[in-house]
Amino acid sequence: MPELPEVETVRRGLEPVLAGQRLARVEARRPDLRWPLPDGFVQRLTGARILGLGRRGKYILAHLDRGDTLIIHLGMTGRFEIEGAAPRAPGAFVMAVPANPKHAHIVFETEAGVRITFFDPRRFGSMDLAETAALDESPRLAGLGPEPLGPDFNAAHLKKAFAGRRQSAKTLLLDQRIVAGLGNIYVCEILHRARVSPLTEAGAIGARRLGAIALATRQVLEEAIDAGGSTLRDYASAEGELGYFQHSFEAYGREHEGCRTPGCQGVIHRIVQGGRSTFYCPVCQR
DNA sequence: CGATACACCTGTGTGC
DNA sequence: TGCACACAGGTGTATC
Repeated sequence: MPELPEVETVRRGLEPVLAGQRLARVEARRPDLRWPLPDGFVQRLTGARILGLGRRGKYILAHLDRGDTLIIHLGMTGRFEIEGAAPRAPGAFVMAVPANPKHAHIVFETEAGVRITFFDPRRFGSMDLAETAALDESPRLAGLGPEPLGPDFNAAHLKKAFAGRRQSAKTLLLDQRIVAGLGNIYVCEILHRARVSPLTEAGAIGARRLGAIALATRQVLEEAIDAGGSTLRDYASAEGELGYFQHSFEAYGREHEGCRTPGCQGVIHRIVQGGRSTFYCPVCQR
């Protein structure tokens, strides 16, 4: 589920309750997430102070004072619940859907008495530890493409990354080695905004349309992050969950509905690419 | 490399 | 109501 905007929203929600805090207690109730927890996971975290929270692609990074960084991936269904934060503290949320306690896999408790629980029914999420000094070389992060909202992501990068590639634009934008953080929903949205067909052979896309894709990527992600940010404000409360927020899409999930591109009379179609649903308008996306 | 299939795991919605 | 099935926002591996 969570793509870059959701991950960034979760990061921002966790930051006020975790940054600067010491972890008084860490409990690994289930070690078998996407990958097994690293050796000494609980020991390496217990007593450590979290210096701050970062993000790389869809990974949340918690930098610790002992030289480790905790690397968190939410998978498809990962979410955090915060309990015991000060009322109305930013980052504390109303529970939208009660989390099933049997999926509470990892529990952190800060010195301040706040409990942060990681729930993940499908267990596609993961937690790992790496040395902060060599973070970029860690197995999880090595090979990730540039941040889509960073300075290295632009038409020139796409031109280089797409050159000679015969796979579809949809497939390559989903490839985290080309750009880090996009998932199925936002790739659909980006290509719709850029008016580029998801079926287009990537290597055949000209500079002008690569520019449109790069621009649409920034716009769509920033708007979604803003929407997540407003969710953070709207749902500030004493207890809550982090992981999902409501957002409206132009293409994703709108099969058979009218295209909303101004002046376009098309209808959104659903096709399958690489085993995953693609939503697009065959009229305005060429 | 490219394209595809499949694997991991659980929940939810739909149609019969 | 029960049951089978399709499908879900991710990503790593194997195979040809």
